[in-house]
Amino acid sequence: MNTPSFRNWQSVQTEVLRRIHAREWIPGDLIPNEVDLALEFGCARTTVNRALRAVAETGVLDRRRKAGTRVAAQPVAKAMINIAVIRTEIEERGQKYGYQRITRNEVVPPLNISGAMNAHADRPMLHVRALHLADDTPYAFEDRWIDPVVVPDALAENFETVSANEWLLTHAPYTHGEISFAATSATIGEAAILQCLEHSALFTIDRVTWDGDAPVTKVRLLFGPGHCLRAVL
Amino acid sequence: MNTPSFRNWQSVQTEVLRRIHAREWIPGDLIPNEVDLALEFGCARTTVNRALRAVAETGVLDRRRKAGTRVAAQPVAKAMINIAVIRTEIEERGQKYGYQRITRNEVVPPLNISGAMNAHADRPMLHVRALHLADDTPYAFEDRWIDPVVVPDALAENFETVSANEWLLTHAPYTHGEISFAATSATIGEAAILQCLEHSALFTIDRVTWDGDAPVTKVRLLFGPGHCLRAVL
DNA sequence: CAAATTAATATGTATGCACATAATAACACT
DNA sequence: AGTGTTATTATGTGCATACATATTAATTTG
Repeated sequence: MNTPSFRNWQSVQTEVLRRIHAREWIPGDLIPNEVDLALEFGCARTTVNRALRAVAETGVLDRRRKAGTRVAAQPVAKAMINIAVIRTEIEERGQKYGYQRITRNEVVPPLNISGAMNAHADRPMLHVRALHLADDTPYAFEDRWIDPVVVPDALAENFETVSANEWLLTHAPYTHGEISFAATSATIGEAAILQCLEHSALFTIDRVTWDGDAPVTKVRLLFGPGHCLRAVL
Repeated sequence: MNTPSFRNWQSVQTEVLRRIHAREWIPGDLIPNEVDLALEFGCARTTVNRALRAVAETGVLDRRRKAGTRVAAQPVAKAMINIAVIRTEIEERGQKYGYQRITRNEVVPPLNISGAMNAHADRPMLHVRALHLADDTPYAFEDRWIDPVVVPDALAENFETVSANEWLLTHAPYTHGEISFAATSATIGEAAILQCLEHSALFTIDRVTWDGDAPVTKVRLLFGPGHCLRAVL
């Protein structure tokens, strides 16, 4: 029996995945420790560590100090979703991007908005509504609130030609945020904007970002019927 | 001017993020190379490399050999979505999990199903439909196709007490898969199952997995109205 | 001057070693 | 038995060094 050598972390990774896939290591099993694997694979422990870390990041392995590494019993599928600027998203499909600002005003947001942003309930915010088009058909409706205290430059922008979606990326840094996906039924107003039937099922993205404690922006994106978000496993 | 020391990769990472956030490094900018940064930070290049790699994985930095590392001009937000077993998902919310198998039969799937799976169009498959409940209310409707050639053991399962969602995880390994999220309008049949109104907007997950070339399973999960999938940025 | 070759450079990774850290197991003590 | 302390152990990480690799820049060649 010849021991093939696994000299780089990628090959160690594929071998580890092969063993799990081939049921040589059963879900729930404790696998050999890094030192032993390094010995077996004929490489340094660092290399094994790199490989195992990579596999653990996908959820297939569970690692805990001292406890060791085990094959995840119920592997949680982890899908990486890339949310690009809408213009880029459309252009990458080879479609023509279009943009129309609908409204822009400064008002005190409803409580559900200020609440979601952890913002003062009585402070006026910039409210921008706009439509993104792909090949001249409605693609996504953007309903956005911007905190003018955190992003004062936004007050000087009318968002008529450049979308808030894009402008904010280069003008309003954030430290963290939340994103949620849901399905909502089109109101009559939304249906008119997106040129679809009332009560159409719309794919919806809600996103709030903060800069430290300060709320930067909250956006709801309503995508036209049929829209779908893909990822690989 | 005292140079604070960054002795571990996490602190280097936060410092890098701080500089980007503070606009010391502008989007599009080429940042100093690893050797220089290591010198400046008073650590090894390996440490800087680890930190920059981590930041690049989030999409905030773009790295290319020889070309160097630059701040992403239009950072693509990357959200990691964890898709767990539905039972786990419900139990983690502190709700009671319930399960009901609706139908199970072996039929030749419609063309859109076999097509999505890259499977032979005339081969019969196992078709299982089931309902997942949270606190006795409908939570998700699972409509699944399983290739019995790839997963022969599935033929011996009736899926009356254990869901295919869960059974497959421990019985059918896969090498890769695709997942897509969308919003669909409830058909009258789906509405009856999920106890919601017809044409309700349902959050939908479509998922296909393969084992090498062989299609393992395709599932469509329809979640009840109001369901939402969250992630952090 | 264009094409092909070669050099230069920044990131990518492997290695041996050392020590840090978290979690468990073993043990001593009351 | 119950509790607190002390090894023990597997992963986590840092470092110096060396070499690999991709890509660009410089240079030679036809």
